[in-house]
Amino acid sequence: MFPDLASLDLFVSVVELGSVSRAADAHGITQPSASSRIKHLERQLDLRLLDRSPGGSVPTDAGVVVAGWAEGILRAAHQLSAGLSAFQAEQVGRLRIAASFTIAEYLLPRWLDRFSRAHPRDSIALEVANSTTVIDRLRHGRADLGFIETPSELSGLEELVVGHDELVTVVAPSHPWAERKSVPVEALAATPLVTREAGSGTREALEKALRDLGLGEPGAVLELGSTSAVRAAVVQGNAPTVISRLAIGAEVAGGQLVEIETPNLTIGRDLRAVWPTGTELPPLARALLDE
Amino acid sequence: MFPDLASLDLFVSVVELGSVSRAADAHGITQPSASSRIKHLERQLDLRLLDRSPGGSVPTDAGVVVAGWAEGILRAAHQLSAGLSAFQAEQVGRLRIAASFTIAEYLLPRWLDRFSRAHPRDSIALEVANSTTVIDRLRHGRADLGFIETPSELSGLEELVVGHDELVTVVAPSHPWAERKSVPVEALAATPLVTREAGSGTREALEKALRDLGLGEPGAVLELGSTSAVRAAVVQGNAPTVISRLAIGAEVAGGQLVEIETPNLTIGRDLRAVWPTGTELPPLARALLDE
DNA sequence: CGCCTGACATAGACTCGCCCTATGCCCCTG
DNA sequence: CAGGGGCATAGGGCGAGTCTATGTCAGGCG
Repeated sequence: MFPDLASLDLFVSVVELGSVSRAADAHGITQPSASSRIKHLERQLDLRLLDRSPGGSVPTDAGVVVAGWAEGILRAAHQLSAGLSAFQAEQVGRLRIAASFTIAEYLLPRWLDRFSRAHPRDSIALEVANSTTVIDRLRHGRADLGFIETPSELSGLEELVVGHDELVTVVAPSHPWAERKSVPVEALAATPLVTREAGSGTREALEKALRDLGLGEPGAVLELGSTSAVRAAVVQGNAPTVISRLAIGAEVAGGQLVEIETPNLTIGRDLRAVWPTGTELPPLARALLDE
Repeated sequence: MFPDLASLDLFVSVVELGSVSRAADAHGITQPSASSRIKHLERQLDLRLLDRSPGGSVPTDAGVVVAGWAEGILRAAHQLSAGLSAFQAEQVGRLRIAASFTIAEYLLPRWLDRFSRAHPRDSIALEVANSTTVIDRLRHGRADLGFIETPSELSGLEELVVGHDELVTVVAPSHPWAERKSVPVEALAATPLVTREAGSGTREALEKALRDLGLGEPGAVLELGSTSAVRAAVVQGNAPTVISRLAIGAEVAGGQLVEIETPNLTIGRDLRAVWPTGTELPPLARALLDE
């Protein structure tokens, strides 16, 4: 059903190195094994990927495109393994991080990946929680470094802005708005949306922003419990949503969702690193933030 | 080395359905097999993902985050299989598409996915080529529908703008520019960049835009032969590049790259569908574009 | 209060697939 | 014309995943 990631990785290497043998070498397997795996991949995709010759192998037109797609999958897989080390070090970590869900999912893997390359001997423990819990962990010395989205109660804590997120309006390409560059905020407020459940941070931020503009709450065609469910519903269905830009970058790039400007409506939030005042920021945390 | 996509898919199902048994059912395997695969996944990641109980299974904190990452991988994998059907239908396709590389890689899979869901009986043949070849195919009746980036010679062809791409400046988060929102175009022109090789479309577009502003060509710290090589070099290294926004959506969303505004420098290009004048646009092409 | 149901884990046998070694073919080069 | 690099094929061995069957645990219901 699904292609095998190791085979895709091997195939990408073949395209890069120009030969099945060299790719086999690079992956630490024998040439016949590599040859057979590529052949298996071709059978599975029902597609000829390589033009083989006694001088080496070059990808077919289809092969070039498939290699591009494969790189996308491998990047996503790498993101997963990059984030893992933080969980694995759970008990013995020398740097204990507490992070909100959004930051843990979309930003931390990259930072941790770079960090672990630079400091392979140092381990990190990661806890994922809401902002209140993150702050609580820091105040009680149960975490060395926190990442939060909201500018909550921060007395006794130092902070540093490390990024920015923004709620943006998106629709499926089939939606009438997709043709336009921009939609007035009044039209947005009057249109039923796909939303998160009442009480979620995303939804509250939107409702507050509309209230500040003197507008009422938008209706909901669908209320869903997770960001990914909302994203899927908007892609499939025909209603807009207002969602974190971090969560839909790939879909917008892929043309599966279209971002719509809404003048006068900007709902941004800084992403902050926070740590206890007084306690010196551990050198490892400093190293992580410096990168 | 790599996690198994089928296992990740199964795990995501467990999280969604709340039980290993139901997920096993949904995937057409037995409960013990599913149980063992999940356990194998946990061993491989060295991470407890589920809290099991006689009433069902709920993900641990780590499990929730891993499920989010897994969805990202599965989306990318789905994009690959979505694009595949177009190649597979090579000979028997009723709708023959010729598309430029960028569009084929980043946009077509989504469109084709939606199309094939809506028209499961209709097949598509896809050829990937440069703009000149695409136009040639249309003129000679060897393709029914083309997608190109540049507004080339279009006499005898109808066209429709179906999207927009833009060259943007990006740097790694460790780069000094990452702190700033914006960099003057003069500074960009004076800074050595990672670039594609001379003659590539991306590089020529940048050089022309700078010339139009009366600025010289930027130097190159590194010249590379493919978009993905450029992207990787910028992520790792310490020089900016100017690159298609479609190619770096995931990296910007993941915080691996930071987009920098350059006022007065906008290098945009419309993405167009083109087809022969006179010949009625085939109903299937109409259906594809309407979606 | 005991029985039944649903959910997960374990055990053992079987099958399938993958990897390796060995070998052959082909083309280019010196 | 010989050598080397590159790919394919054949065959054997081993490991991994799957299935059936069974055990354990908790909660609901008569």
